Amino acid sequence: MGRRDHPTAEELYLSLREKGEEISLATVYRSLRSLAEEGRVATLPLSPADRFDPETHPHYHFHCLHCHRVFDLDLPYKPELDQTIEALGFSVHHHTLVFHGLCPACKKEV
Amino acid sequence: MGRRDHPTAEELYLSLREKGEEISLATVYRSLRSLAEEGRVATLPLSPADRFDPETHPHYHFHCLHCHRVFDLDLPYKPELDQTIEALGFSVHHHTLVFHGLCPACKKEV
DNA sequence: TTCAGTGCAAACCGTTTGCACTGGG
DNA sequence: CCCAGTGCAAACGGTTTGCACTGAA
Repeated sequence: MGRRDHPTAEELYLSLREKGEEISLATVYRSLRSLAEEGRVATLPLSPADRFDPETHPHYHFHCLHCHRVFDLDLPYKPELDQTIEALGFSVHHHTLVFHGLCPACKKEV
Repeated sequence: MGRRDHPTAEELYLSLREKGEEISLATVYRSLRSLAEEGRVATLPLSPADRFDPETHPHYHFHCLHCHRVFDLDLPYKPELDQTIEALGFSVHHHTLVFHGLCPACKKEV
């Protein structure tokens, strides 16, 4: 819950094991799924593996095409977008805005 | 290329076979991948399966949580968002905005 | 005694790939 | 004759699940 780096299920599993936590990968997946169902973590469906975020207040992300890290963006959430879509006849639950490109570190590298 | 319904690779494969096209699923995947690399189709990385869109001009999508259909949205693309993120030090390739909820048909049903 | 939670391994599913083949140039 | 494109089946990687077990209530 303290992590701000949007780990995948496997990354979470490995870091728990490194800490001496005796947990199986299946339990990590099951726990993440129930936490997501309870709304206590957010799931970011990214390729190749989903990433998890304990910050459930809506916010936007940057996904680096090179290192595959995910960054939280300091860009205000825009609820008015949902209203625009509702006006078209849809019932909007939420929206996801993901920017794809190179993060500052990878940008320098290339 | 004529389709506006964002089929998955498998949906595409099945409809081609129904038309009498003798093609394998592997070839569908390989063709979609090279078309995507050439920029002739766009890939929408959605769960559980990627969807493909011959419309490559940037635009936004609605993903129905109930019937899983994907709709093109008549909402103007906002390139200025990329500039906001570039100002934070990122190099933005593109961004994806997907609304999740119930489409007009499923909204009535429930 | 019960049963929610767990570990393990197998299954699952979308996708990719190795390999042999083939047919057009 | 060559090789880009194909079919087939196996492999792959992320995720889920069946089943037996366990330990707290």
